[in-house]
Amino acid sequence: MTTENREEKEETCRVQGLLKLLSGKWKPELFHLATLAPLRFNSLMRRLKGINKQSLATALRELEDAELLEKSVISEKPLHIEYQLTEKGKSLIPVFQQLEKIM
Amino acid sequence: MTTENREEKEETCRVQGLLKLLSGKWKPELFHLATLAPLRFNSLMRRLKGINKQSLATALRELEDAELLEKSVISEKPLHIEYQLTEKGKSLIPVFQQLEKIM
DNA sequence: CTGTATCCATGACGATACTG
DNA sequence: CAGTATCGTCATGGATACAG
Repeated sequence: MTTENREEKEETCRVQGLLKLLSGKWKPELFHLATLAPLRFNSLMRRLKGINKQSLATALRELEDAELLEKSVISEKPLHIEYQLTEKGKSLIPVFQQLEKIM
Repeated sequence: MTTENREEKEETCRVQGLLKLLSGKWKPELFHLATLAPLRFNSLMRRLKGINKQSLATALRELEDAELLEKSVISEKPLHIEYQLTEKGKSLIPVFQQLEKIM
C-alpha cells in the first residue's frame, strides 16, 4: 500500500467516525440545540419531543466521549448539571452552516 | 410555533438528512472514491473490500436519489456504466475537507 | 457486467422500573 | 434532578440465489 493510499484511508475513517457520531435519530438536533445555549437533562427531554431517558443519556455520552460536549455540575443539592459545547464542538458550527446551504 | 423556531427545525432536518445520507458503513468511503474519479460497479466492489452487491447497489441508489452521484451508460453491449459526482456532490468536497481538519 | 429478490443476523432505538 | 439496568422491538446491513 502506498503512503498516499494509506492517508486517503485514514481520512475516510476520520470523516466516517464523525459522520457516524453526528448521525442517528436525535444527535443532529441535540447538537443543534447545544449550539444555542447550555442545556440541562430535563430541558433536553422536553425539547426533543418523543425521546426517552435512555436514548438521551446514550446520545449525550457519545458526544461527551468525542469531546464535542462537556458537563458542568452547577449544584450538588439539588443535583443540577449543564451540558455545553467544547471548543472542538464549536468548530463544527460553520461546517453545519455550509451543509445547510448545500441541501 | 414562531417563525424562528420553525426555521431552526427545518435547518436541523436538512442537516439530519444529509448526515443520514452520508453515514453508514460504506457511503463515506464510496463518496470519497467518487471524488477521485468516475467509477464502475465492479471496480467499486474491488475497492470497497468486504462490501457485497446488495449493499453497494443500495448505497449507489441513495447517493443517486440525493443527486450527489449520477450514472452514465458508456456502452450497452457489454453493459458498461460509470458513476460520477454531480455539481451538488462536488460542492460537498470542501465540507469533507473541513471535517477532516477538525477530527 | 450490472444489478434485483429474498431471507436472516446484528445493532440501534424505545418502554419501563429502579437508583444516587 | 439526573441518570442506569434490563429487556423487547424494529430498521439496517449482509449472504445468497436469480435476472436483464
